[in-house]
Order: sequence, then C-alpha cells, then structure tokens
Amino acid sequence: MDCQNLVFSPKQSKKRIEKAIRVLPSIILRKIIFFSLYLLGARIKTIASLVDIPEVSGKTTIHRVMKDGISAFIDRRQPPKSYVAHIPPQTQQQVFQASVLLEDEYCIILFGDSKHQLKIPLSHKVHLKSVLLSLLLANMLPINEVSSVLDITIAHCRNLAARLKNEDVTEVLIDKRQGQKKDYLVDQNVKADLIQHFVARTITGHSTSSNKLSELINNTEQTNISSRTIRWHINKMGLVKIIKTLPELIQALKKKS
DNA sequence: GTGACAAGAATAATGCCAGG
DNA sequence: CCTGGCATTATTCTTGTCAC
Repeated sequence: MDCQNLVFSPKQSKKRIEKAIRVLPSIILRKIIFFSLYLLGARIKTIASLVDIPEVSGKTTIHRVMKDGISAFIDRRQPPKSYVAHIPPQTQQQVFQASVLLEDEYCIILFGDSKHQLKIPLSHKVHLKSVLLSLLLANMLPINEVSSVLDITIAHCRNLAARLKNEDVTEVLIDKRQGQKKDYLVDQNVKADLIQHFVARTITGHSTSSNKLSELINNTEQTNISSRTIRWHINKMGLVKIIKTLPELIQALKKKS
C-alpha cells in the first residue's frame, strides 16, 4: 500500500488517541498502531521508537497476530479484566455529594453510598445528559467528571447546563440534525423524463428495464445516473405498480371515447 | 462571543449479489 | 437478463471544538 501522500496531523492524532485511550488500555492501543504501521510498510525500528514498544516485543505481537488473530493484541498471560474508563483526578477541594463510575454499558451515579444509585445505559444519551447536567447545576457532581462521561469539553458542558436553566431538554439536548433534504442527482428534469419514458414505454409494450431507462435519460439529460439509482427512484415513486394497470386504463378510456 | 473546521446524524446514491 | 435487499459510500446539514 502506498502511503506517500498521506498527511498525518499531530493535533488530530493527539485528540483521537486521547479519546481511544478511554476505551482501550494504552498497551493494546500501541500494539494496534504498531501492527497497522507495520502493515503500511514502516520500518519496525522506527515504529518501535514511535509507539514506545521494544522492537522485539513488536515483532512478537506481529507474529502472534498473524498466527492467532485479534486476540493476540491482548497480553494473554494476564487474566482477563474489565476496563473502567479513566476519569481525570479532581482538582477542586469541594466535596460533592454524588460520584459517577462507568461499568460495562452503564453509567452509575452514586449518592453517598451504594444503597442510593442511578444506573443509566450509556446508550441513553439524552437521559444521561439530562441527569448529569442537572446534578452539575445542583453542584452535586464536579464538571470534569460530567464532561468526561459525556465526552464533551468542559466549556461545552457549562454551556449546555446554562441553557438547561432556561430551555427544555428537547431544545437543548435532542439532536435536530436533519440530513440531506432533497435528491441531488435526480432533479425535477430527470424525474419528468423518467416518468415520461416509463409511461410511454409501458403503454407501447417496450422494455422498462432500468438499464434501458438510464440509457435514455443519460442521453437526453446529459447525466451519468446509474441503472441502480433509476430502479431506486422507480420504486420510490411507485411506478412499478402501474406497469399492468396503465395499458388497461388506456384501453378502457379509448373504448369510452 | 465568533468563525473556521472537524465530527456526527440523517438521507440519497451505489455496489454487490441472490433469486426470480 | 432484471429486480430488489442489504451494506457501503456520498452528500447535506447540525453540533461540537478550538483558537482568537
């Protein structure tokens, strides 16, 4: 694989590694990077000094992965252990009445002792945000823990919490991204052309295969739309359903007139 | 606080391929 | 050969980050 044109951003690297390290133990992460760089053709000696793994250990990892697959990234001499996310140490002296810890797929919020706790699935993002930010507003949780668990910056954390004072959860916490709103290849002209050809050919008994239609449309509209896309739009507009009924309807109308 | 940029979510387009 | 289901990639738009 030729990586000569790849540009590596130290800034992005730092950011992404900091994120990954919350989930993967450092040594496993470094082994993965070692193996990836090896696959991409870097010199083993150079990789070893970059990821801070002895050259021989790196070579062992490569051989083990080649032999045993993914499981070889983990030091199998050690008993399997669950990894708890790293939470930066508290800097403030203030005593908080609650604390959070991450366990499997849950965020557990402890109030005083383990008898009073909230267990919220990490996948319930809005719920989790709402509760943690509310506890932050009540001064029951330190902001660095909240921002760490929610994986947002402290500044943004403050921002969201402040907004929650005046706006409802739906305004502040629910994602309103809507994505693409209109077809960008198949515009009105193409659709008109598609319907016209489809109908004319259905009535006259010509083939309405997506291959034929895309060919016709691309010729008149000067486009390069794939037959698969044409099929997708034919289906989306429900045109398939009129293949049988349309000629019958035409016949019926002709008889009446 | 602002604006540029990256990342993430939703949807459109497309590749692949089993089955009619 | 042709269609359509599923998976992947592309595009658009919002959210979040960061430097100033």
